[in-house]
Amino acid sequence: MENNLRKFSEVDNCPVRNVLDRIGDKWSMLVLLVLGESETLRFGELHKSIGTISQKMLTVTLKTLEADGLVKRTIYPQIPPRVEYELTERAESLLPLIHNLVDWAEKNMGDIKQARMNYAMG
Amino acid sequence: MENNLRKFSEVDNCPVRNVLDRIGDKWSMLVLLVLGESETLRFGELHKSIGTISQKMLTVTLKTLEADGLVKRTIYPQIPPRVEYELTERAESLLPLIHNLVDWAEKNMGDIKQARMNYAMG
DNA sequence: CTGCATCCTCAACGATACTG
DNA sequence: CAGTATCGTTGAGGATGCAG
Repeated sequence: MENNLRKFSEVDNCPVRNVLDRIGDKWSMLVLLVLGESETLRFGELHKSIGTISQKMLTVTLKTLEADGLVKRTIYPQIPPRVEYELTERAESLLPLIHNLVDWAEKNMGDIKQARMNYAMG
Repeated sequence: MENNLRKFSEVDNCPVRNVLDRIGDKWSMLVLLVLGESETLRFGELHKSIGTISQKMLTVTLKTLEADGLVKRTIYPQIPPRVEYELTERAESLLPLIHNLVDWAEKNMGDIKQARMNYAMG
């Protein structure tokens, strides 16, 4: 067998890196899912809803998602300030795929945990 | 608004952590995709096909996938040794979802790169 | 050929304090 | 309320060498 193996992972031509570099971090998928459950959410509401995320990481994650055109940010010039976040159409098209992954995880989590225990036992 | 916000991310009850902890690392999705294109592959073939992965990370990734019951490992007691890897049924059920993500990435990558450039200028 | 052991680096992440 | 700035930690991942 010579070279019928398709080459993956070359940086500029890797669809997997493309996807994982954006939603494969610790919080992006979570933020997208939470935003997908409401029309709009304020920063503080997102923070409360996700719970364990730090303020810094929520800011960073939202900025990245905004830069990618997955989240729309609206500032209301009030005192105190009011900032609302919502998904863009691009994110709406991604959301079902994420939900599919979550559903798969929920269905298979029990078996996987069991498999891992058995594996640990050797 | 009080508490109609669904709480995510509590460690033991978080479908997103469940999924990301397994395929959200740097190489798992890639390995699953490559294995999905062949019946079985030897360690060296996987290594060549993925290209940029280090030997260590390929070993670690394969062990994790095996522990989760996503990859089946078969040793042929020869000298030199021959080890073959293939997807399990559980992994086959996950693979289409990953392909959907990759397709989405390929379709949207151009727009996202453009959005990010505009954002950087902004 | 297929690994395991070791060391090291770097970036993601968290904690804390401060600001308009 | 919604951030920014700074610092310290941690662990994923790479490089290298050795082994069955």
